[in-house]
Amino acid sequence: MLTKRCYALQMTARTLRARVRKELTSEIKAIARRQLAAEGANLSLRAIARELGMVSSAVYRYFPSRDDLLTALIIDCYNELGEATEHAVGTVDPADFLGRWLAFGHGIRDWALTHPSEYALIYGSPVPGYQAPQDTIGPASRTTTLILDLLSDGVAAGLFTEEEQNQIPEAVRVEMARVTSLAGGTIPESVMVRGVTAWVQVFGMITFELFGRFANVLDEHSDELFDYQLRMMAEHVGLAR
Amino acid sequence: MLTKRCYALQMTARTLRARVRKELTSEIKAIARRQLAAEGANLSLRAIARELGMVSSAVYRYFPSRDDLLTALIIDCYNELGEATEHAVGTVDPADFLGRWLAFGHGIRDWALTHPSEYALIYGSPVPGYQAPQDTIGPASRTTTLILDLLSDGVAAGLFTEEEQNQIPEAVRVEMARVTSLAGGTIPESVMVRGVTAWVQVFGMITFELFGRFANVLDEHSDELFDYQLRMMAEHVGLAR
DNA sequence: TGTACATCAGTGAACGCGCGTTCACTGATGTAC
DNA sequence: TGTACATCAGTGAACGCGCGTTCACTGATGTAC
Repeated sequence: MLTKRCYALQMTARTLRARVRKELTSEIKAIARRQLAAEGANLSLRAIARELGMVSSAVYRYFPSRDDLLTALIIDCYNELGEATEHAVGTVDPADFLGRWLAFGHGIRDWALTHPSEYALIYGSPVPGYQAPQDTIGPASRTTTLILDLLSDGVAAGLFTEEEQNQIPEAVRVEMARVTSLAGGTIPESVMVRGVTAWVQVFGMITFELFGRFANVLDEHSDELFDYQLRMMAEHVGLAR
Repeated sequence: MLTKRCYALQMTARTLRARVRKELTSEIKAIARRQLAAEGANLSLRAIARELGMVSSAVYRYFPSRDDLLTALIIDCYNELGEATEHAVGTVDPADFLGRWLAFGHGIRDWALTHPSEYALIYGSPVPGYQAPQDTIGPASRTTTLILDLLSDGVAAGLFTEEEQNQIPEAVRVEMARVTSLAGGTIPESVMVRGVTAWVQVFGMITFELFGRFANVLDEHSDELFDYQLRMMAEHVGLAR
């Protein structure tokens, strides 16, 4: 029976070993993510091994250290959030800028609400003693890319009304120019700075909601509140029209 | 000599014991806060005792458990942040609404920048397995009280222009009414909802700055960026004029 | 002012756990001829 | 297709640590008379 399965598996992974390795790697990560919910970012390799029915040292065949496992989780989370949000935005007519913005905001929030501990991992307090390696940067910027694209496209479509740039302090203009340059350099500083506001606002709302800052006061109609805040921000940026 | 000191101390604390107890309690908390920076919210009573040159069980004379110590820290932090911000706002002419708002925002950020791990404790990811008791609510609401007062006073001064309330969805209005009722009930929902935006924005900016979300992109002129965002929010709420 | 008793801070040992990581090893799987 | 050798997943023991909390105790400080 194992041999039969082996042949079947060879279609997807070169060898049985490679396939099993892939599966176990995922299972370790899945268990680790369940641990996140209960214990936060203080993963216990021994507890994971126990749950797998393995000896603790066996986990080292899959991840060279606890921090590497943590990095893998972080990258997965960024990618899942990125993918979910890209998909949400992707279903909207590209010319519908307000729709894209709403899809962006709700996409992020929906993922966060269904994966609260994962959201906390990537957007909560930094893990003490952990230094995120370069590999996390790409996945982490998938969501910001979406918003930059939205603004670029808006500019291309002539969406934003002209504004006097020199109202903005020089130092802020410099920062905005740096961000803008990441997205082709077409976004005016005055638009960018409001985009930053909106971007921060979205994550601020989600963080406050998930971390309990709205508890007992603002937590009864959070969907509607979030949606309305999104719409106000769209107006503020100039995406509503 | 000890006896002499004892008499002197009796002026502030009834007995030597009471005085020493007070001092040691503070010292334990001080050491715990230093631990926060290095290890996050996973306090180690044994490490604290070690640093005090005491046996680990001695700490239990001061705090009945680790969670109680954590609660004490959280309350202290809320109070310090509250006091610092109240003081910052208090130095401004009460009729200068923009000034009060700027003092509020910068007050919070200044404290956060000088106490990053303490800020993470109270505004970062919830500590797994820890349930904040009722005693934290009062201290925690000191900052929000400031902003509610600011809005109330603004209303009393006729600062805000009339706006159609019925643009706001019913569900959001209900939430806003609940918040408003905490502050005497004079703040219109349309003002309140923008106040929430601004409030979330302030903490969102600080959280992103401290937790490294601006790293390598927006971190060179953060003072100016924050200040400008504050001013935009003031305008958005209607405090700027 | 002096003595008797009560309070309570700090000790030291113990309970019953936990952890990450290394290393020599067995035995199954995979590869090359 | 069959055999020889290489790879590598998982074992089990060990190293050297860590932790919160309880409890009976000593001895100093505080209180009441």
